[in-house]
Amino acid sequence: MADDNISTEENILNVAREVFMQNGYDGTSMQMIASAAGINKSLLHYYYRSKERLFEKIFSKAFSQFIPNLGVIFMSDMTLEEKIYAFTERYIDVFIENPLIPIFVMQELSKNPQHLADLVRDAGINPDIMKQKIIQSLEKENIALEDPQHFMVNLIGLCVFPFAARPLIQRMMFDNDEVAYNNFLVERKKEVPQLILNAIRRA
Amino acid sequence: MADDNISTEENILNVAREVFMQNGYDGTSMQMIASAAGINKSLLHYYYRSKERLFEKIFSKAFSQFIPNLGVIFMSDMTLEEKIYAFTERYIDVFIENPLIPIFVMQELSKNPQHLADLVRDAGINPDIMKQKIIQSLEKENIALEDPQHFMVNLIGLCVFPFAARPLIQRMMFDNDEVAYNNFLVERKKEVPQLILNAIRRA
DNA sequence: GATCGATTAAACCAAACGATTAAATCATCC
DNA sequence: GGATGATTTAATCGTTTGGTTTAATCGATC
Repeated sequence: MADDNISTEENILNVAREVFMQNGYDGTSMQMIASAAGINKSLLHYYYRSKERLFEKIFSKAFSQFIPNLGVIFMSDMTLEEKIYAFTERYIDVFIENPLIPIFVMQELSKNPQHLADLVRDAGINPDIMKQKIIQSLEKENIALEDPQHFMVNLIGLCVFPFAARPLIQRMMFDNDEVAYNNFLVERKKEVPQLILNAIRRA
Repeated sequence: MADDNISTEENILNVAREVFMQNGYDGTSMQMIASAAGINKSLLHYYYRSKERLFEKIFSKAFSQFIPNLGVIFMSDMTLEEKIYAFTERYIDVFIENPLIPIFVMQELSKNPQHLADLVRDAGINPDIMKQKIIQSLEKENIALEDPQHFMVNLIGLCVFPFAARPLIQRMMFDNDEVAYNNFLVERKKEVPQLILNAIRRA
């Protein structure tokens, strides 16, 4: 029973995750999740008391995956070039496996920005420390960033945007060819670091 | 009466635009729009037959604003540097005036990608021609892009992302300071072209 | 002052919503 | 094999949804 016990409860979470990510909180009904999971609607309330609590569990995890822990990578003893390549590769890989995370997280945060403070705290993220780590890491190589904020937004944005705008780009630039777009996404593991490194070395 | 007549119908559209953009299609009810516009719910159906038709009018316009007409700018007789600066400035200005467009369009397209073909056609956009214009424009300056697709995604993504992820970035990197973030957005009119131009000249 | 479109109010409809309840089933343990 | 707790079903609740209908009101035009 222990196996089925875990399996059922976790299966609900996995199915709910996909449905919520595809349709958002407002676009998802408990019936949709129940049907997709092949169970009764009451069972959803049995395991998770309400729609909000079920959603919160899923969103908080997706959120932690969306926020890259820049500090850890930038604190290592890699060279700057290695750090940027490592971050990009890992970050893009996360989204290749979970392509809906970017638009899902940004969508819900846009509608509910007031809960952000709690989420950041719960995810164990300290933005200021991350920021300092990056600046230190760059100064160690005698690279002074006039503005580390642009650096971070550039780096993250270049990774995230192709996933958030996927339907649009894939249709308009790739004739809706999924395989071609997947290749394109992999290519960006090299394209993004090159772009960023060129900019830093010029400055 | 003619004035009020137009004013009322357009006022509904303006109010509905804000409500839809803030809450998305599923997160918006006709009653919310009616209340926000200070009118009766029946009047909404009097002017626009259904929620879908009202939404479609708003979304198609927002969509056309989200798709930058790269072809027009890149066909002009400016230098490449001027073109990139011109595009970035104009594109970012559009979003400064309509900050919710990016997340709104990407959100609804993610949920409804099958309607994209019609939208592109209705907006009078021809992706292939745009693409050729950009390539020609670059070749004219003896700059051969190994991959114009990365160039376009980089350029657009660097402009769009700070708006789509605004609540997150503003909170985590700017202590939720709106004014500081607005300044940051204006700064990107120079930051983005510098990044792109460095990358091109290195290749 | 009659006519016409704009506007409002109120009531209503069927469907879907989140949520709860009570009862039935099932596996497991003593 | 009966007791216990986990799981599942079905029925139901009150509310909200998009949408419709009907009747009344208002303002301007002719």
